[in-house]
Amino acid sequence: MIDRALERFRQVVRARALKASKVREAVVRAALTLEGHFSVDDLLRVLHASGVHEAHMATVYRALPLLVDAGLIQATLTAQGESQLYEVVFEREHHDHLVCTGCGRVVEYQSQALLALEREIAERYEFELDVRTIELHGRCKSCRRGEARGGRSLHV
Amino acid sequence: MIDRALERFRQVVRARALKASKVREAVVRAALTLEGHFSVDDLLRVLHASGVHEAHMATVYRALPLLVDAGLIQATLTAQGESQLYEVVFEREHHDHLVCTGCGRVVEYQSQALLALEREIAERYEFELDVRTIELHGRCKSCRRGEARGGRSLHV
DNA sequence: ATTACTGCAAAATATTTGCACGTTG
DNA sequence: CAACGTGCAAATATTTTGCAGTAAT
Repeated sequence: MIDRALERFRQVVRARALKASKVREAVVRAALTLEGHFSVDDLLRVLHASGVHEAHMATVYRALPLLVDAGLIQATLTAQGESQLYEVVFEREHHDHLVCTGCGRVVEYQSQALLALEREIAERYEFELDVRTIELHGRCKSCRRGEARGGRSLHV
Repeated sequence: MIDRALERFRQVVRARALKASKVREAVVRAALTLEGHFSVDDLLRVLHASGVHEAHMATVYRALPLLVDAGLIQATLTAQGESQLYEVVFEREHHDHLVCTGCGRVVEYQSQALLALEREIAERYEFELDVRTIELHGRCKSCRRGEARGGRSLHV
């Protein structure tokens, strides 16, 4: 799997007349092993843990857009504060997120109907979809119980 | 309209045992006059232009979450870099965004079917929806024309 | 009187950039 | 050898916070 990803990555690198680089491919390898949502910092930790001690923050920041363009990872949960999170999308099932505004819990779900609808909308406006950021925000069941105490009070 | 918004805002303020404040209400008034997407800086400029010269950046940053909780504005286009953008949602039609990854153009669209589907999904996971961030990213027609020249090349 | 609100400046954070050197094609 | 990649540190930019004084309840 990582081999196919690396191959695809190299295609993009070549297509742009860039050069191969060990550190950058180590970033690809490290990213592809990650399971859930990860930050640049998480990725850096994995790199260091796997012996690539040279890997520097700036290098990771510079490499990530390439991984995104190669369709290996995708920025997600962009509405969360702090730092940008990513997740692997290469050869994984597409899913969207439901985020609880109370406890921050993130539920992943899949909906073929939603996917179809998105495509239809994109088509209507003559867009060629490439990233779908569908983030629904709301309060989960357990967070709603404590609501009377004067937390956020108005709902759509 | 602004009166209804202010009334709603005051409800939230009261509900939290906070105090009324002129500057904060000026922020509400200024925000409600804005048409499209705006940043904190935009809002600040409007405030200054309308004579509220005291209004300070920190005050605006502190006020915005209240406007959000009151359902007057909503953070949007969270995947764009730079600074957080907002838009007025109070008594306006709901819409979502289609963002071109090439030129940054943003198209707004409405889809009842999408809305219904979102609600259905939220219900399935027992979430009470409160903000819907549906941001579709792709390349618009005119940006796709220049594609062969080696820009982003892979699509989903 | 008590507690919140404000402006200011400083702090904290995340990401980007310039530069000198190493590596690749 | 020409161009790209890297580490490092410094720079940017945005948002947050502590503080001292002001305003609201």
